[in-house]
Amino acid sequence: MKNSDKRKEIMQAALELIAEQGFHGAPMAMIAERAGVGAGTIYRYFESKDALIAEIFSELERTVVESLMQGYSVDRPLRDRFIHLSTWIIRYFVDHAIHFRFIEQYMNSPYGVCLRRERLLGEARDIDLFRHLLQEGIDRKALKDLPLALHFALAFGPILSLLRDHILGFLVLDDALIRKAVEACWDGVRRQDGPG
Amino acid sequence: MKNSDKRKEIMQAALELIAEQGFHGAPMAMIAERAGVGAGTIYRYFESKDALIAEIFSELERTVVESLMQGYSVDRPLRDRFIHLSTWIIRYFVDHAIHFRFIEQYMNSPYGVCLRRERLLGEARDIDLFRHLLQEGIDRKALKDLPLALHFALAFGPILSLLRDHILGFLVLDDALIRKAVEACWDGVRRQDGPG
DNA sequence: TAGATCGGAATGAACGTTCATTCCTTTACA
DNA sequence: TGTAAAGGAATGAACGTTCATTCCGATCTA
Repeated sequence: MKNSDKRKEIMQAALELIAEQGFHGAPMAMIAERAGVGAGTIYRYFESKDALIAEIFSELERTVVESLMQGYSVDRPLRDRFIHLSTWIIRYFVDHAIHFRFIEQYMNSPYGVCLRRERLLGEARDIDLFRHLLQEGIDRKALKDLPLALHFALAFGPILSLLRDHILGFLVLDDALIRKAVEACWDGVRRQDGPG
Repeated sequence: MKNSDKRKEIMQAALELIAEQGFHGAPMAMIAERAGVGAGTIYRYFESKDALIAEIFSELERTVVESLMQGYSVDRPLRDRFIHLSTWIIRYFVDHAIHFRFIEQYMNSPYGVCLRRERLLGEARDIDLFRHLLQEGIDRKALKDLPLALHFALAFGPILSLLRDHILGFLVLDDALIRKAVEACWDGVRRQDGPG
């Protein structure tokens, strides 16, 4: 096994275990076993468990954003972009449930809270497609006159809840349902004076 | 100190510590210290840490539902009831941030997942005000023709996101903002063919 | 080429720490 | 004085991390 393979094996094993069982259910010894390496070996590649987890998260974030960027066009009307982006976020996590579960675990841990604070209060970065989209909608008065954070909650809140429900098996998110859900989210954020 | 006082002290201490620090940051010794009792004493009142936590949750649930029941009238129009209930849920947790944080911790732990499964898939109970409300709206075609679970996500998802943001200090949920938020949620679930 | 030598990667038993829980002594009260 | 409550040190299990040792492929030497 090559070095980089071993590194990836460790990250994959940790990702799966943490997603399935939470941070508690993923001791280093178990991660090592699933990765097919010795417990000590992990420390040749990662300084600590925290560092391992942080690295998994950061790689995950890169992967997700990359995937969402594909097929996203700034030229389409605002509504189309909103529908498209929301749809693809849901589709991505339906197809990669493990990623969603890991990110949720991470975000509900002490690491994640600091991160969220930085993200929402800090400057917008190129990656924040959704944030730019909502801000543009507010500026152009296509969306309701509400603070950005509230629009985030209105658009993202239902998506998170839905994905949770889907992954726990409470409902099945097929394409038809995703479409209806995303359009309902749009109804939540858009101005109601005209139709659509 | 009376027996029942000691019991309450222990529950209150555990509630606060878990809400503030998560389950990790609340070892039994620390709970005991904050409650002003010995570590062993806790076990005179609760079989185990799990039992203590479960009991806190269950009492919390009772308290919250009781508070929400007040002033809820089945006679008002559907929209009014939706607005009223959502508003009070938000107000309650803005005023009792500790309760919200504890419930979030609990729901994101192994305990909580099983619970959610039972709740959403099981029979509706009297307590599930929101669930009855949404179901009635679906039946009477005031709400969009969507599965109950989706309506839940549309109505509850933003509320959860908002409360999280508020408690972390990302925004301030005053009455004006709560009103706008709740009305936007209504736009998400209601049928769009007529106004309001 | 065969064998010796080397160096870094890999290992997993051992360590120290943390924690829930137990146990035994002390205290309070009737 | 006898019984129940309270206390907190003791216990043992689980965990992250370390480190002395092993392993293995590359390199050197005769």
